[in-house]
Amino acid sequence: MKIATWNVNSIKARLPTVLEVLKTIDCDVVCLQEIKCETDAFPYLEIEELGYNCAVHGQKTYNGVALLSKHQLEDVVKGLPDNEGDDQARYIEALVMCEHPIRVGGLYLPNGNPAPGDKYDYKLKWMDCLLSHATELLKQEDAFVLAGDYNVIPRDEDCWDPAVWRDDALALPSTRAAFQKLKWLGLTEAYEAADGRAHEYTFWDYQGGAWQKGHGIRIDHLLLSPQAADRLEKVEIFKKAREMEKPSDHVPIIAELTD
DNA sequence: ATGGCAACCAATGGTTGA
Repeated sequence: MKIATWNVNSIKARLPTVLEVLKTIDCDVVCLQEIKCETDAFPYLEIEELGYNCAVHGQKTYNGVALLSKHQLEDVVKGLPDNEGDDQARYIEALVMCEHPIRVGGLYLPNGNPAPGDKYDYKLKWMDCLLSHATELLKQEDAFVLAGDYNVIPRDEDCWDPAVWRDDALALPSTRAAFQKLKWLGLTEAYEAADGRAHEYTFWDYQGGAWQKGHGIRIDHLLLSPQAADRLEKVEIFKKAREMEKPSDHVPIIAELTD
């Protein structure tokens, strides 16, 4: 089965592009971030036509996440548990009822710039909350995937120029340390495990011809529980999405697991 | 010295993102 994550940067502004990409990558499960619409405004009909069930945690103007699945979705959770006071729609989770059911959490981790500051504090608090939730999920000893826009550049070789990103909230040592903590819990970063090549990216800024110059960063990730990691076959970054009409600044990253 | 690009809401400019 194939699980994808993709920050679409507004689903209303580029619905034809989104539908085209979804048809092409043909995944079982897709986690979408930055849908930038309220739950009721989600284009359910168009996406259901592609064979997907939709669970949506929307928000006006900013953020907003959705889970699309060709299998039944059960036990939908909106918002990161025990993150009281967080009014931003950044997390959605459900149990995907395929042959071997798998729990999937879709997340849009805060950017955190400028750092230091309130926004960076919010990012680190959010990461700590995600760590707690992952700890709880691991106790169940079942297959699960936490996929999304982590806004984390894990290694220097995951960006085109480390000097440019050194003091950025996406690459600061505290950010990388918080991401590393998730891995130390026992989660496997799918790209690193299945491929791991340097200078492969999932985001290119719209500005300054970043795509044409190859000035990207790898910030969209899938973290797998041990039971899911055992099933990992390959990972693909769907770069073609960045060449389409009205592209998102992110492209999908897809993990393929055995059924 | 600063914008660059894109989307949003609101309104012909300000905010946010990464």
